[in-house]
Amino acid sequence: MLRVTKLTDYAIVVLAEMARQLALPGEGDRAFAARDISEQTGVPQPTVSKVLKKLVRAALLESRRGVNGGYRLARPPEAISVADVICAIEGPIALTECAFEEPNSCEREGCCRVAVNWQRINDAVRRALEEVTLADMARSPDGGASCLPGDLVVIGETPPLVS
Amino acid sequence: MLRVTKLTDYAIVVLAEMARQLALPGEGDRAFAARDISEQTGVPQPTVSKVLKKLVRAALLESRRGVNGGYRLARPPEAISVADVICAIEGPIALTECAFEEPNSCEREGCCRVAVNWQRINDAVRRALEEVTLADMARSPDGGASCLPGDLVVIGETPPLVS
DNA sequence: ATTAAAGCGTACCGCCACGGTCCCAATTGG
DNA sequence: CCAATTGGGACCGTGGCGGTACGCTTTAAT
Repeated sequence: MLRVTKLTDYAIVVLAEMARQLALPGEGDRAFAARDISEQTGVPQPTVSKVLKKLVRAALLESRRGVNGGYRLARPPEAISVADVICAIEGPIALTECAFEEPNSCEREGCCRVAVNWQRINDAVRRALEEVTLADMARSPDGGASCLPGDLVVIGETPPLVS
Repeated sequence: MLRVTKLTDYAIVVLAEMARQLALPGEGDRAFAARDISEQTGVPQPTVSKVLKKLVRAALLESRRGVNGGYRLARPPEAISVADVICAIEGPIALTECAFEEPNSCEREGCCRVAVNWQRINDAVRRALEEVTLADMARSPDGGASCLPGDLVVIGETPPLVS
């Protein structure tokens, strides 16, 4: 349910890696080359570039071309939230879109009324995503849990759904 | 960002309509025919059927065939949350999937550590979605706001993203 | 028994977004 | 001038979404 795209997932991984290295002693605010980040995260380099470019357009990163160029965080890691990253990659898309083609499809009731309630749900979800920053994602709480391939972060009890 | 599928949106609309009619005086626990719900919500009837069938499989609805058959809520509207509906339609998919093909892609750090943090985000989002019930979605807080076609429930400030 | 009203299952199909790759232009420093 | 970088597109395969259709089963009324 309610999954973010792979690109967004990559963006979090990439940014968390940058934040993690910045937290190391003596690393003031260095710039990161896309190639290096690719090697450090295992994400293929063209994909890393695509992600980073989107983050620049959303003003979460600053870039500099040429020799010794690279990407650097526009703000400190504590000031960049997961919600920021999701918005940067996936755009201002909402939980629901109430845009129907024919104006008569939304006839009397239903859609409009629930839309008002969706707004509150959106707010609650957004608040939850805004409270987690890159700094939080960078530190591993317990010191390195194993990452088995096929691991899933599952929401809710698994229903008996087969479809 | 973070949108639910149209089918899920339809499911909420359909269920909210059922809950709304059940709240009317004298409507104990009647059954609803897919055809009637389609007319009342404007959602095409085959789509309504598809949604209702999924809800039956998830045990949110009960169905009865034959003349005077139909669908009825398995639980009172206050006991069915938006999270239940999302899980019913979209299945137990998570915000992120940490399943990479090659086991060496998740080399040293990054993915695994952020996965632990994603778990907490998932919990927060799930809690927000569990707190809103069908009964909440059924009542319109202000008594019928207009539903302009093209209306969007937008999360966050719209970024300067064009892609 | 017949008939009509409903749901059930499943298969089909078009479309669009995801996501992965590549190419070349624009910068910048040595 | 050359090498190292990012920037901006274009391209394309795949898969899931979502919309439709067809036929079967169950139930109640006559």
